[in-house]
Amino acid sequence: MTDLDDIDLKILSLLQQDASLTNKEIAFQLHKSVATIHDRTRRLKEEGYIRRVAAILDPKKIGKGLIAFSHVLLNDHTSTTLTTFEREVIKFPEVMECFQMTGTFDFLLRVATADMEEYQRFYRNKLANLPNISTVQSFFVLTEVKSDTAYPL
Amino acid sequence: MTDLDDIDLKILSLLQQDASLTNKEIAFQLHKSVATIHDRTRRLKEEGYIRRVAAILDPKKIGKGLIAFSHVLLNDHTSTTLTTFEREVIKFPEVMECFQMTGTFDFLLRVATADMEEYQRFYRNKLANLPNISTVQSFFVLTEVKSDTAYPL
DNA sequence: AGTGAAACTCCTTGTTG
DNA sequence: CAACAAGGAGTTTCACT
Repeated sequence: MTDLDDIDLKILSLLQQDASLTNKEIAFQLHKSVATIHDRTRRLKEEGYIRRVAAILDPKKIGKGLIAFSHVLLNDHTSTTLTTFEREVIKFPEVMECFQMTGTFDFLLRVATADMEEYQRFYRNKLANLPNISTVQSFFVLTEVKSDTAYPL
Repeated sequence: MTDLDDIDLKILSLLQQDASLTNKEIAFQLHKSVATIHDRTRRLKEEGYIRRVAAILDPKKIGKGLIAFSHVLLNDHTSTTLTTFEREVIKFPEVMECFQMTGTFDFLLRVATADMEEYQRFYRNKLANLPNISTVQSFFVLTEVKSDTAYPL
């Protein structure tokens, strides 16, 4: 599965935490040359280990202080119903993440809005209008205890 | 709340999608000078709009193919119980995110593991051993329909 | 705030061992 | 994989508007 050695993992680990590190700084920390770090990071991007580099914003500061996790259940599970839902739901900019799930509901959505009023508008005018929605159960974030994008390595 | 003008929002929007864009490229797109973009991005970081810049990895390629969302309910909700849980749960590297929630459970966890066996180990040896855990309900990701870190702007 | 220019650093490539 | 060199590119600062 993974043909990553210890150096690769350490590079990924550092870049997950802070992708603005220069090759020079990484080379210094790992006791390797800049050329080595350069070669390896290029390979890690080319081979898809690194999907992208993103600026992570503070939701409250940019006026998206209400994060909701919504459980969506569909009426049926035909291929058409599922793909139609998926194709439409990813178009909503409020939906940051959408996962098909095992268990008692079909999809889990992470929805970012300014406040409850905006969430209600999203729910009534967008989400609930999609075809074949059976139920939507929404849970809201009170406080962020831990918020990381880094996988354990 | 936000004293961000149109240029700031466009810069944030671009950097959310791809933080490896150079100031030159952003300057060209927004018809501004490189120095202007440089000043504004520095300010956006200093003032906390940009929390950090992160490499987003492919979970499957790095051997963390099983993502679970776990609903945790505690026995009581005294200040001590809550803070003890929070202080301990953030120490687990498998827990990428932890939110205190409104509604029928107390915390929502995003847990990244290699497979069901590793999740079971995490659950039995780590999560379930924390004090005052009442119930844990786990939901597993079948497929990633949308996976973004960008907020709507 | 925004700009152009200068100085500096880093990236990138190639060569060599 | 490391060391080195060299040109191009990007960043950073500053005086001026």
